[in-house]
Formats: sequence, structure tokens, C-alpha cells
Amino acid sequence: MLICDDHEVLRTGLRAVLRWAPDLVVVAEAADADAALTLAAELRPEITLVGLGTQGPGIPELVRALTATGTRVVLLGEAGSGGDMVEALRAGARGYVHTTVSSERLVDGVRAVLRGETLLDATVTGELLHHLDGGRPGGEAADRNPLTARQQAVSELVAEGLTNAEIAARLQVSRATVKGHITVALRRLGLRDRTQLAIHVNRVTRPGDGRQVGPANG
Amino acid sequence: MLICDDHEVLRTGLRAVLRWAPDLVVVAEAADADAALTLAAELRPEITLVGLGTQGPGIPELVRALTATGTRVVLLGEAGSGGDMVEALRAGARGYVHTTVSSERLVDGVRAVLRGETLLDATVTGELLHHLDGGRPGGEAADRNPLTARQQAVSELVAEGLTNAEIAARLQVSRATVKGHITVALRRLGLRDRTQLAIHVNRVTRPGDGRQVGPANG
DNA sequence: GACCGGTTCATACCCGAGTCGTGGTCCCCC
DNA sequence: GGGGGACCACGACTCGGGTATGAACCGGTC
Repeated sequence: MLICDDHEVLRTGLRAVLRWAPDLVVVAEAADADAALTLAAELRPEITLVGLGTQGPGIPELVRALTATGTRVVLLGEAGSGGDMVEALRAGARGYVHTTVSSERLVDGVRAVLRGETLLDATVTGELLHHLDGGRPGGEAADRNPLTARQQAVSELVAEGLTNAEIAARLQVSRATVKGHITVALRRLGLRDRTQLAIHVNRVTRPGDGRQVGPANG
Repeated sequence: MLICDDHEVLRTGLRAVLRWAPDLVVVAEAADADAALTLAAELRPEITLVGLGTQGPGIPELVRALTATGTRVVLLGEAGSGGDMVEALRAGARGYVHTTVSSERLVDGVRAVLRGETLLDATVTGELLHHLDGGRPGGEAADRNPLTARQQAVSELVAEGLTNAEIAARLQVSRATVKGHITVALRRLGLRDRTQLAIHVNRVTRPGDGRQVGPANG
């Protein structure tokens, strides 16, 4: 896990709290957005805790860039920062916790995000719903997955190890089309190639179902 | 899944048995080695069941060639064919089941191989160990992980989404070396490309504990 | 010493992957 | 009806991935 906040005291406190959770290892701390991005790209933590006061190009942009590296962003908010929080969730953040949250709730929340769930502090869900209603009609579905259905389908087949030709045959389209979907999916997720895409998908959609990896025509 | 055996009756029986496993789809049957290789290259099944009586250049060669196409070979043996079986396992086969095996055990065994495990019929493990002892001193460690330390290290970096150039920089070797290790690792694991390798590594080194995906120093 | 396997590296080659630009369709909004 | 903006589909192009081959060095075993 990576911690990013401009308050050193808060970072220290988080580190101390998380020390009680042996399954959550803090690998690094960052004081600003630049450092967070560098560390996330290098260390590839599963979770990145981001304080809403972090200095940089802006929280939503930071969340987008961090998410692109494959990490899951959990926001650390303060009173009155609801607007930022909503925008950050739109940008792909997986959770929001108030800085006054109890240690137990914080740890449980991070674990929930690790399991693929989304964590929302009760103190802001009302505001969140309000913003979502008045925000955009489409919704963009950015809270879960920024990919369209087609891109998602292609990505899942990539994550099964199929080549573009095999995916094309499976989806009854041309190779060029598959490549196009993958290109867009890679850009939206901030990934580089199909290998990172496969890793990402296999990390988000946890295993457990009896799924067939081969080119079986189903 | 691809079935290859010279006994048509046996093939039909296997197909019938496997029909009860909805996650295991038989995509084709072959009666000899040539047909098996052609079908495996074309359909790229995850599993190929090979009868030890299959006509062709020889079982070990067939296993090697099939493995090269990316499929995982499970052998179907008969009494007295222990020697062939050992050689075939050396050649990269992932499992061995006796033709008199029960339907349940067969299905479970194939699923185990799909999970990356190795399946060995209890009726031949004794003979196998004997052959392994008297065979080569090295032992080849084909039961768990057929990769050398270097190949393992490269594979793990592939599984983190790094490019060959990045891996080369990380390990202080040339790109050519990285490519060489990857080529060998792919062949030994019976995989096709770095994407499948990444999936494989991420599936074998299971999560669950407080694992950190990045190259965290500690 | 001969042999074998692992590691390292270079060169050359083929092919798949990924990008880019284009065109079509649908839907929403003015 | 005419933009505008998505998503989808596709072809041409460039580049990195993967293989093949050959070679050198080192550490073991026969």
C-alpha cells in the first residue's frame, strides 16, 4: 500500500494504524502528486491512500493517473471537501474515508477495496447521491469501470490469454476491431500493453468462478 | 480440450464422460499424432488428452510438439506403459491418468491441470519415482516448477507488466538475454506469449496473504 | 578431459501487437 | 433537421515480442 498526503503527521498516524493489520503493508509514502505517481509506477501497490489536500494538478487527475498504474485509490477526506470527493470517485477512486475514521473502520475499508468492493464513508454518501443526481445524466459509469461493454468483453478475453485473432473469431469481428478496442481500453485504464491489461483484469475480477481459458467455442 | 487416441471407442467414452463437466469442452478428436498436432495448432485447446498408444513419431516427441503449441498434455496410459509415461512426463506432459480411471477422478484431474497443478495417477507414482531416481541426477523438478532461478525471476517481472527492456535494466542484463529466458520459460511451461505467462504466474503465486505485488524492497 | 546444463549475448527474421486515421451508426440536444 | 458526441468497426503503418541460430563462459558430473 502507498500513502499520499501532504500532512506528515497524518501519514505517520496512518502508518501506525496500519501496522496493526499484518496483511496491509505500507511500502512507501508520498507528500505530493508527483511523488505518488512515481512511487506507484515503480512499486505498483495494490492500494493507494490519497489525501484530498494533496498538492498537484488536481485530485481527479491524480486519481486517474494513479488508477492507470493499476493501483486502487482510496481517498482520505476532510470536512467540507465533498465536491472534490465526488469528482475523484468519478475519476475512478474506489473508496472514501473520513480522516477521523476509526482505525478498525479504516482497515476494514481497505480490505473491502482489496476484495473489489467500493468503500464509502457514511458521512458523505448523502452528498454523493445528491451530486450524482444533479451531475451528468449518462453517469459515465466511471465509479466502477470506465470501459464500454465491448471493451470489457475484449479485455476479459485478453485476460484469458487469447490472441487478437482468437478474440476476433470469438466475437465475430475482425482483428482490426479487436485491436481498436484494446487500444481504447489501454488508454482509459492507463495501461501499456495487453500483458498489463491481463494482469489488471485478473486482479480486479477475482477468480473463483469455473471459467474456461481455452478457445473452446462454448 | 482435444482428445487424441487411436481407439475410437475410448475417444467416444471420454467425450461422453466429459460431457458431464460443463466447464470442460471437447473441441476436437484426433486418431494419430499428425492430426493431433494440426488440430492443436489450429484450435489451441488448453488441454490435450493423449493416449500412449497413439501412432506417430513417438510419445515424447508428440508431447514436446503439442506443448510447443501452448496446450497442456495429459497422458492416458494403460498397464505396462510406465516407461513411456516417464519419458512423456520428462517431455513436458502435465499429467497421467490410467484408462480405467473413474469419471470423477478424470474430470477432477483435468481441472487440476487447468489450475496449473500436475496430475499423477497413484498406480504409477511408485514407478515414476523409481525412474526419476535412476534416471537423471538433477531431477529436473518438473513436478512443481520446471524453471531455473533466472527464468523464474524474469517470469515474475513479466507478471508485473514490465517490458523486456525494463526487465533487462532491472536485472542488469541485455534484452537478448531476457528474451532468451522468456522463450525457454514459455516452452517449458507450455505457454504461448508473455501475456499467458503473466496470467500463469499471477495464478500460481496466489494472493490471499499480505502480499505486495510490486518489487517492494521489503 | 568430455559432456551437459545454465547464463549471457548477438544477429536476423517473422509476426502479432498497438497506434492512427477514417467512416459509419446511434442518440441526445439545440 | 442539423450539430455534437459516444461507440463500433476497419485498414495501413510502425514497433516490440518471440524464435532460431550460433557462440562463449562457467559449474557440475561421468
